[in-house]
Amino acid sequence: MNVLEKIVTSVNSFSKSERKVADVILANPQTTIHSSIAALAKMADVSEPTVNRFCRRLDTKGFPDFKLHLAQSLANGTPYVNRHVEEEDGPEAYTAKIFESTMAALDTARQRVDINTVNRAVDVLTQAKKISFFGLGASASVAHDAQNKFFRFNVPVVCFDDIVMQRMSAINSAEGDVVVCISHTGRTKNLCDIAAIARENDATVIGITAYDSPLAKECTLVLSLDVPEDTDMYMPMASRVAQLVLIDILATGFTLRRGSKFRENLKKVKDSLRGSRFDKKDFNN
Amino acid sequence: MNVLEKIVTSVNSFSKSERKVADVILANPQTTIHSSIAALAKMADVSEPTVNRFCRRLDTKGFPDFKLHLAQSLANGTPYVNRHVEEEDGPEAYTAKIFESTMAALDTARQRVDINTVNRAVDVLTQAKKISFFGLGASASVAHDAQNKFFRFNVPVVCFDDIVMQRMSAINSAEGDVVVCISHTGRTKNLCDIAAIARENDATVIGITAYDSPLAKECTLVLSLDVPEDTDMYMPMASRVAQLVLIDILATGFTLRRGSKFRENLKKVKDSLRGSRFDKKDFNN
DNA sequence: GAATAACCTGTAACTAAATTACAGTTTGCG
DNA sequence: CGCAAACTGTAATTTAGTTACAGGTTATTC
Repeated sequence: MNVLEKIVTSVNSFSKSERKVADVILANPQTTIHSSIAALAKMADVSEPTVNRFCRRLDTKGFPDFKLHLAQSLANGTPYVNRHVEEEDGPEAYTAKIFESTMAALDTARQRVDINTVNRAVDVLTQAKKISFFGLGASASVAHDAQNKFFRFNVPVVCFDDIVMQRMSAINSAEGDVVVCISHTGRTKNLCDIAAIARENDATVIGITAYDSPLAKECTLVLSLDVPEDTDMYMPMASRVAQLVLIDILATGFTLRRGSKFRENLKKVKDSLRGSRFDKKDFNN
Repeated sequence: MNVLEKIVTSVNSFSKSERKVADVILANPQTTIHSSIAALAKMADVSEPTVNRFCRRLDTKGFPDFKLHLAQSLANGTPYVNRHVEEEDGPEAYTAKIFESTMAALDTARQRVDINTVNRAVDVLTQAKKISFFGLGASASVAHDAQNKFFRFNVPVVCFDDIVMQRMSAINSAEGDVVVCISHTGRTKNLCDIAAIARENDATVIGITAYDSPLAKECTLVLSLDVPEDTDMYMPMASRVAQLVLIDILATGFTLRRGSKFRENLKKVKDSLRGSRFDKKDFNN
């Protein structure tokens, strides 16, 4: 784990002054690596030894060593970590935090996603007679988005966010059909039922859901993301973005598998929108 | 250019002793970053000032600064950049590329979003009598998602992805109502009409769209993201993710503005889902 | 509710590390 | 061969970081 993440995960074990130090570092990581211990202490309004103790708590040998680690964290791709939004955050702070934690979530998703399963899912999708996307609540909009993408491929696609329709659709499914069930928790009862019904009717069920969940158990193939969700806000945020990116990946895999001629089709679909749009150049009139 | 590369390219301009230092560093870069100038000088069999001079020759402020740069070079990180998917990419490659370019897009969005406008949008939203989210095509699912979020706030929210319904809804809008129009290009004619109609009926219109677009001209407030879109695939990808994150930000700003009591409500909404879900622990039975 | 213990935090002394100044040495060129 | 320029090391100096200790705070127990 990199130092920045470590700071974030262990904020709770910090003392008052140590937290001040943590805040300053998280706010200006780039400045920190070019500051002396005295400068940093002043910024955080604590004494120098406190900064030193802070460094040791993070399993570094001292301040210089800490800076080294910090420098590596910053160099190592993103300085983005999952920072929670606080009560007293202003617009600037919460905007930055949400962007950053979303990016951090994507980063972990990227590391955890199983490429083999992605590849198999693409296999299955390219050979599907019909593709159905099902999601409920927040995942409904992901399903909706997936439909929008796969629809362009000129494949029969359906998408329902209504349990009754989903159920009917699942019952009507047959061999060669692919059902994609989307649920962050994987514990939505109705969706588990749908997955089970689809399987009974010989459809291939792909789950975009938590690995070790009831829904996962009902699926032929499980695409798990396991991103940390910010629970403070009681709203699904990062998970949903990660799901969307996964949809993008599946769609991309799909088009690549179909070859370059196929991509001409996509261009046609896009061009077909032109009539409904203002021209790019002279919309000012 | 990173320091390691710099050392390699400029070996020729080094003096005899400096080259000794370069050799030692290139041979054990990891050791170097954890050594003192004295240790390194001994390893290279030169004096300490020589090492120091070596560091300065590489445009660093001194030995400690040099170690920082070296540490960053060593951190095996690929910064996130917008890498296009290629024809011959395997699953591993395109998965990584899509994750990375999405993250890169979020990073630019983060830098370009105007905090003041965000804040004003939050202002407007918190005071809204009714909030409407309108989007077409790919942006429809973003609107859908926004509805899912704002619905939890116990505010009247509607969301339509149907032009006729949007039109009717816009005509019925009144002062105090807020209409959020979502469109990446901002050139979808129908949506521009909707925005105009809503404005004529005294609603406040927030546009999540390109800055200098026809739609933007019809809006009271424009939230622009300007992310680079991967046009190769002929599908909206990054733009949509950025829009979603922006929705997250607005929703977060909304809840923060409403205070902590309000957040209890959100918890209630979330808890209300419990009945429809399998228990977290014992779903195995 | 008071006493004690554990723990945080800062001041000041100390140590280590890096830098500068300077002087000796080498190298290159006329 | 001699002079100048550049390189390198020694020693002094400065700077930065660490340790030791003491005062103060908070938690805990009787």
